[in-house]
Amino acid sequence: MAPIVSEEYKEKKKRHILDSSLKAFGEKGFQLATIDDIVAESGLSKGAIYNYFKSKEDIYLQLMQRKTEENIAGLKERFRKKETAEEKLRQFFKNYLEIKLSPDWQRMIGVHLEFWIHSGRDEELKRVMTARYEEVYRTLLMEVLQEGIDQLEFRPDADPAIISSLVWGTIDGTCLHYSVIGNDYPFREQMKTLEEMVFMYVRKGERE
Amino acid sequence: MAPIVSEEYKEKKKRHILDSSLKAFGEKGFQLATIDDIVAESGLSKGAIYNYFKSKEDIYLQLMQRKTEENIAGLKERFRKKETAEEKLRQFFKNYLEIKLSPDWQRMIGVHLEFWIHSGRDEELKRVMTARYEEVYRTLLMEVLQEGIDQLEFRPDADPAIISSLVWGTIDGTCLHYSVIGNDYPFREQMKTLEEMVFMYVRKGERE
Amino acid sequence: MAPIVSEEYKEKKKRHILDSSLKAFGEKGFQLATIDDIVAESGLSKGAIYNYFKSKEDIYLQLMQRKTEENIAGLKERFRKKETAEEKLRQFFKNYLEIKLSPDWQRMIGVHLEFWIHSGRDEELKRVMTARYEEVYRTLLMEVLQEGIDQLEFRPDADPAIISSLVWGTIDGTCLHYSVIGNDYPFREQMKTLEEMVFMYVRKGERE
Amino acid sequence: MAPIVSEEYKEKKKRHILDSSLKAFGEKGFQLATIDDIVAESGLSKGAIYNYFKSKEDIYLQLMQRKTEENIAGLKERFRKKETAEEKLRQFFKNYLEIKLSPDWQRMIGVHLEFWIHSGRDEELKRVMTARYEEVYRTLLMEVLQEGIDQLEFRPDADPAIISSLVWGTIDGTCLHYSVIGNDYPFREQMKTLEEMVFMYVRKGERE
DNA sequence: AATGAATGAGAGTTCATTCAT
DNA sequence: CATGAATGAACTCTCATTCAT
Repeated sequence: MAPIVSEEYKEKKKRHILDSSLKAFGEKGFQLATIDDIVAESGLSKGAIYNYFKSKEDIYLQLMQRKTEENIAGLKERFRKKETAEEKLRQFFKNYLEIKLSPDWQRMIGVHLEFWIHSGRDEELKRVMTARYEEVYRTLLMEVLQEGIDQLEFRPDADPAIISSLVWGTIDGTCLHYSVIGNDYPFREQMKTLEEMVFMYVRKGERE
Repeated sequence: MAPIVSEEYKEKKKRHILDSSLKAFGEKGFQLATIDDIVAESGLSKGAIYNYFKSKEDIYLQLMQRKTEENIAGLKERFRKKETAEEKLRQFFKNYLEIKLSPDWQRMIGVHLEFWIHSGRDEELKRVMTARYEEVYRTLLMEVLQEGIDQLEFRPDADPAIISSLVWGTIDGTCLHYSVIGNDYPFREQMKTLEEMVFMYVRKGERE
Repeated sequence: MAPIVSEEYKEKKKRHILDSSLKAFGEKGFQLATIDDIVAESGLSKGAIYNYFKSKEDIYLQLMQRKTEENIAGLKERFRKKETAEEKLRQFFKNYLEIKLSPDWQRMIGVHLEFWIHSGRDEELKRVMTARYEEVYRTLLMEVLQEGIDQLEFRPDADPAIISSLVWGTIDGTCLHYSVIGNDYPFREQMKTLEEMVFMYVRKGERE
Repeated sequence: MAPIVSEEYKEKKKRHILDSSLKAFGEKGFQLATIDDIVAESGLSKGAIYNYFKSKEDIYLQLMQRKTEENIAGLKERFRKKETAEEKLRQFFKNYLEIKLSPDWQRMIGVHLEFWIHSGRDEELKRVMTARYEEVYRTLLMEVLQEGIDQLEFRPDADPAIISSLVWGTIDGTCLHYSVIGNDYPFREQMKTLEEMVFMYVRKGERE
């Protein structure tokens, strides 16, 4: 017998639940947001939600996973079109300059960072998150930096591992501050300055 | 009528409860840590804790306040002894290089950052935290940078506001990553690199 | 989407909880009766009770409101059928003579009076209760007395306001004593005597 | 060795604690008033209070007992000076007319009535209270009424038992309403009317 | 006698999850 | 598949009472 509802239908529902959950989590944080908040936000019933996810934690996990995947896919997509390491690195910072700094985004950042801290307290989750960070995020930037060094665009004694780690740290820290302070925070100026600093650092300390 | 226990006794008790709470919060996070966890950690009774603090939230607030104050006092103390802006800035980074990267410190960082995010969701708290960040943390660094510019140690077109904000962002982001990843994370190397980058940036882009 | 249970079902549940609560409150008083007592009495779970009422106080309030409404409706219904003021007044006292003096009723009276005192300590509640007393209870009796005066059944210099207030006071006081003393208390004889006294008083002091 | 503090001292302290407790109970009711409220009201320490009373319930009991005894003593004292039954009965009502209707008195009434209801729920207490009511309060009035009948002041077929019970009921009910409603309640007019009614009833229904 | 910090049983309430309909 | 009433463990907080000082 054919399934009563199509896979697309189910996928759409899941996505809807995840979107609603993100709003709820953004408003109050994961712990304080209740299933009833998600019910209210989504317009679905409690039972419906539990048909698609096995627990509140499961929603959280899947939500974070998807956002991370979208994020990574976006980054990779943008890198693909560029030729040189410099172009790629410029594109990297450009992404952050182009982010629409809406309250929604601000809240989403809060959820992300909260999840990141949360995962530090759960061995299993920590392993997954650390691995992903190492394999995907840091590697992505490292490869660009290494490419720059190999192509003699960047100075040979720069350490791609540390620089990429530092850049990711700065980005997360900047997002963290923005997520608390909001529009009074000089998010873009800071990203611009970070870009300058990094380029100055990798290009033998030459002025831009 | 003279009090039966001294103020020092009460202060010691409060500190003991706060220390125990920090452990409990570090282990599970603020929401998941229960009063019973604090009871177990501290060896006191539930009632005793409520004799000193009016709620779990109150413990959290006072804990964060104290840690922040200690932090600020420590920073200021260290700056006081130094003469030039460069020396002060070097001292600033040195502090972070000298931190003992224990599991305890790692957990404390988690609690701190969690609180920072938490405060972004509460208007009142957000105001307090943002004000403190602006007035204390950022100003501290800005003044050193401005001093360096005025003394012609640093280049005149550097923006102290943005640089200090960026540095704090980087530090918080680095701490965030460390708090999740732990000892595999190149915390010190990164701090060293940050120092290099910043000096290179403020000193007309000269190589170190 | 149609609700899974009917409104009647929910109404029945609410009534069941209120009935169980009345028993629990009657047994120990509002403060001393616990939610667990209501749980035990009702056979429901704690959560179920909180699905229908938002707090213990809410149960108390709704319970008292309903009982009052039933009470008033009953009084009005009985008055409606009678023609003369004397008949109405006789009917009024008859009601109290016909009450089944069960332990249940005795307990209910205790809860009622406790609530009445309770409301004197809460400004908001006091306003509501005083208003209801004035507008409903006292007015009901006053109108009958005024009617009797207008129809020359009762002496013209009787003060309906004071008499009705006095009668209600006597009834509540008698109920109060009965609720404590129980079956040894001459509830009916007293009501009979009150009736005699009142009629003697309003009918120019003639003997019955 | 002589006791360190005199009996008078201890008696004074006890009285002070009872007075403070009455205020606390009047404000919030017995259950809701805490030992800390009594501490705050009395200016004594917790330990001091427990030196004089063995529990909160004990304070309540002794408080009510004293107030009752004062009450009875006052009534008897006033009766003693009067000659005829009519004079005594007039004096009885006069007492209530002369009460100073202060907020304090209003609150005290609340405590008294609350205690009365409370005692209905405790077999031991109920026995004591019922006995006292029968032996003292009701008997006091009954004796006056019987005296009036014997002296041919009142009609011979009046039932002293029922009348006295009814009068006490009316007084308690009137006090109950006053304790909730306060100064808008026609306490004195009602007492006056009660007096009229009773005299009319016992004097063969003659108009005053 | 007096103090008030300490105790801990027990209160009201919440909410993730289940399951009969 | 959808519904939302029902569940009950677990939470935070209170407060009468004790007892070392």
